[in-house]
Amino acid sequence: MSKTKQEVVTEFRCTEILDAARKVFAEKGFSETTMDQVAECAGIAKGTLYLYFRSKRDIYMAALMEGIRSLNNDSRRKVEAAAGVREKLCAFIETRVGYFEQHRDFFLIYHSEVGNLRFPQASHDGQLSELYLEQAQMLEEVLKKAAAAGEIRELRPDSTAFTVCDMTRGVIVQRLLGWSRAELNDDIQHLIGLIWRGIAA
Amino acid sequence: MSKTKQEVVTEFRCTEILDAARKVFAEKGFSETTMDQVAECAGIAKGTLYLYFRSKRDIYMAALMEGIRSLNNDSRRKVEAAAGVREKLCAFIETRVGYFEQHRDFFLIYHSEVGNLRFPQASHDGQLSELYLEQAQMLEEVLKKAAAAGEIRELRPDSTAFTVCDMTRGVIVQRLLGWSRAELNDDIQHLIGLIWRGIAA
DNA sequence: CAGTAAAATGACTGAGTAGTCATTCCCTTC
DNA sequence: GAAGGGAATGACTACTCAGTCATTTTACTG
Repeated sequence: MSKTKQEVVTEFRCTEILDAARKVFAEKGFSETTMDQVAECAGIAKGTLYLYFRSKRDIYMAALMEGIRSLNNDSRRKVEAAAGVREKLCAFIETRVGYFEQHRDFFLIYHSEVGNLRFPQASHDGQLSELYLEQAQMLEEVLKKAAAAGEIRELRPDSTAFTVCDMTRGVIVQRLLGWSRAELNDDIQHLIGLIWRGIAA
Repeated sequence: MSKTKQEVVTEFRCTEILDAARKVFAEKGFSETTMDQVAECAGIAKGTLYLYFRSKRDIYMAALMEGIRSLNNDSRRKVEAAAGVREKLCAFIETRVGYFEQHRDFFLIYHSEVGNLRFPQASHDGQLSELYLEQAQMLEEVLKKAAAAGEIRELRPDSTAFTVCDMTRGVIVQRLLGWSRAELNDDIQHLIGLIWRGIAA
């Protein structure tokens, strides 16, 4: 059963809108962005936005969550494919840093929203926290097993997992703000070195 | 030359306003907060706000920057007072985590603004980045000297300093969002353990 | 206890914008 | 190529809210 023309067009428009949304929201932030700007960037009229999305916040959240899901999927796949703990940790960090670098617009929205996790403004809010937790829990599992197997030392896997996520995000911020002039790979290796010594047995 | 009554009253009003501002901005975020709410929370009329501050953003930035300055001063004092590298690192982390815990309203504003460092909306903007960098640079100096003295291993002190700041912030976020049920001190010690092994010689 | 000046007030204004909907456009089908 | 229907449009509406300022209140002084 292939897609109807309807569905194809709808999907195309949605993608178009979300891409435009990420671009303008990344530039100005949620409240400083107007729907007219989103529409203009997407090359359609404002009214059309409301044929595909309920509200401004709806678009914003959709752009954000789609990105996170895609990121989490990438991470999970790469982590599962890697062999040992250290390799899994590397895969996790490399995938995420890489993804953020490739999708800077998405990263800016993501990062700004992490700063606002305490201001739940939409019904989507639960889902957002959930997605945010999902990433950390994946890593937490890895750490738990590795600790049980004596491959790393015993520490609180939940807290450690969050910390790794924070550090990863921090690296991108340093790069985006021009605070790091190093090669991407150097930044990644530096970070991994730091973490690995921190958790190694 | 003691202060005139004028100055005392002005200072009192400003403090009152900034305290109220931190409370409401922390709750709702910058754009969802109205000047009427700030005024009500401060127990004064909206017009009065404009006798002491130029604009909404002005109040927000003042509340934020005053907090950061105070935090940076505390940190610097404690770090200078500590003896060895490890002690200085502990002092840095403990002071900051403690300060954030004591001033949650401030922390929420601070944290949300770190997420928006890329959306410069006010003329204050340069000053904000500067204050943000100041904290990291203080730690960077400590790390540089320690590395030169062979007390810790050689690594990029700038990047490491930022990372430590990120991790510290992350601990508070975990606590505020209810993702950590541990005692404050346990969280701090866990973090220090992680970092110290990461950087120790 | 007037008289005056400074401080505080809150009703008002003007700008900006999320979301609507009557109209137009375009594509399909017969 | 006419008719019908769904998609797109953008002028318009209804509302919010930062910032102002004429008026009132308070504090001080002689």
